[in-house]
Amino acid sequence: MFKRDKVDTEYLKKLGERIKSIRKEKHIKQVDLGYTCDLDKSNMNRIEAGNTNPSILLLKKISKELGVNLNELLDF
Amino acid sequence: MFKRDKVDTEYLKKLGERIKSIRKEKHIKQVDLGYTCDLDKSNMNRIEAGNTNPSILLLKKISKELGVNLNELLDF
DNA sequence: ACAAAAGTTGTCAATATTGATAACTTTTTT
DNA sequence: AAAAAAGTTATCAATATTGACAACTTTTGT
Repeated sequence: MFKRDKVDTEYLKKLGERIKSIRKEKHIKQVDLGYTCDLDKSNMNRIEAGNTNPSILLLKKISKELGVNLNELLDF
Repeated sequence: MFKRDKVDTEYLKKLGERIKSIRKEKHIKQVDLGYTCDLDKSNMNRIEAGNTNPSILLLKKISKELGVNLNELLDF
């Protein structure tokens, strides 16, 4: 994998933390959020860990399942 | 390529149109926006045409180069 | 402390995006 | 109308994400 720069790496990390935090607030299990987003649990975990650079459609689906606006997930 | 459903297809199309519209407002050439985003012009075109599902980091870069907030690009 | 549940990490194949180049079409300029 | 510039589309290789599965670790509940 191409080495991402620090700014991007930290952005993905924060994004993942945001997803995880909202998911926990709503008492949803990681595996279940993955399931409703057609995402394997290993990949769901990778996204929350900030180890992958998800597509906009996937993030849109995640925000929908979490019941928040996309910008709540992204704008920080 | 996996066939995307109608909602997603139209979302990507609108996203592309938004990018293109803002780019034109700022009198930036497609090839130049691609260049500043480290994106080949063919791919820049694909994104504006809605033929691809771009990553969040790429969209972040595009919004930065266009001088708009990410949510201006995404939230509609 | 033990068991069960949830989360994390690793690997390999499948799929999609992106890089790079080239040819073609549309728009703009002279 | 012709030339130049900008945009579009096609193709193939390279790279990254995601699917699927398995093993391991941490957290939770009893």
